[in-house]
Amino acid sequence: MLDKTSIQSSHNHKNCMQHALQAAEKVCKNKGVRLTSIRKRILELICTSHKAMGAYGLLDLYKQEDPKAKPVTIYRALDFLMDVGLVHKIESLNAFIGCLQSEKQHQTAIFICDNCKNAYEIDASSVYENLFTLSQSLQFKPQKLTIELRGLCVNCRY
Amino acid sequence: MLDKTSIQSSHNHKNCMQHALQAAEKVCKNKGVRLTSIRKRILELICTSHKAMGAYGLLDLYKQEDPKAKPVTIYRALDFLMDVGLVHKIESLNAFIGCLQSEKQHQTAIFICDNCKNAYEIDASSVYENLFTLSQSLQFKPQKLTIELRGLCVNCRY
DNA sequence: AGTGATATGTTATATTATTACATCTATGGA
DNA sequence: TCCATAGATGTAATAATATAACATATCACT
Ligand SMILES: [Zn+2]
Ligand SMILES: [Zn+2]
Ligand SMILES: [Zn+2]
Ligand SMILES: [Zn+2]
Repeated sequence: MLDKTSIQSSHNHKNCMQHALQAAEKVCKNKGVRLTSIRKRILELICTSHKAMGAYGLLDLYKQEDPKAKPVTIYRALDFLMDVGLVHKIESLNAFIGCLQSEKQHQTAIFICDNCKNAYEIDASSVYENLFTLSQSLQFKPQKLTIELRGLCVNCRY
Repeated sequence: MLDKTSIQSSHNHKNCMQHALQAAEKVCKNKGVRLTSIRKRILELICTSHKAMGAYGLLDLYKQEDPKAKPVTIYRALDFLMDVGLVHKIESLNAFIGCLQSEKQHQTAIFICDNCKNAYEIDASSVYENLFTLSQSLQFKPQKLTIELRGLCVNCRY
């Protein structure tokens, strides 16, 4: 699980990455869906950092390995990865991050640093409770929540 | 202020609209900025319903009155209206709604019905409190929050 | 009226995302 | 093993959203 320390720029990112990729295999096996080589590679590219990546940025990277890749190649992989819950879209950036807690149910908010562009998914269950209660009072039936905070991370705020 | 009843499809929308436009005049006067005729008209178009409107949908409408209007015409008006706080962007839809509480400070979440496309801004201060507390514990300095709930409204859920 | 700041006009282009249809590949049953 | 078929990928085109750059017009103040 992502904890406070992983938001430090000093954290050992290899752990994040390895964890995400192992979890991906498990999740796909459990759900009976195929983590094909394209999909896996796109996930790897996303997970190389905590920076949110745009689809066309990913395309540029992926083209170094497969020069005839097209936008739709990336979008299809992203759609799959999002369906399975391995990747999340950051709506306010039109960009994507790898999920670091894909094995668990999770109710998270995304903290996005506008300086370093790192984006961290942090557990925010109580915020969800709060919003579910509010929904109930409005007789609104929520299906998908988007909670994003733009600002400055601890590494960039001073 | 938006209350529960304004989410009912039966509410009297003329009140919403009139209120929004009067508030717009006040807000602009207070801030010493100019609500020019283009800006005002775009705001009116947005406020004709609670449906989130895309920039190009607005352009189509506005073109009926000014056939040589261009995308940038709309985006400039929207940028102004957003800066002043008269319009909000719904990030998960790339669409815009008029603000119905522009005079007050407000901390709101947006409830979006995926059936009827109506979008309502509802006070959610306690959610903000919650997220601010979480931010503090991460030493994150939040500058802009995006809280959007997609689902089904009371008119569409059954 | 003259001046500077703000707003608008105009053209072009950048960025993000999807549609449509052809072809290939993995997989399970005959 | 071979076939049927569902799912995945290839390829081309285009749709949808948003911004850049620069010229001209208008407003607010002196
Ligand atoms: Zn990491
Ligand atoms: Zn940062
Ligand atoms: Zn109304
Ligand atoms: Zn509805």
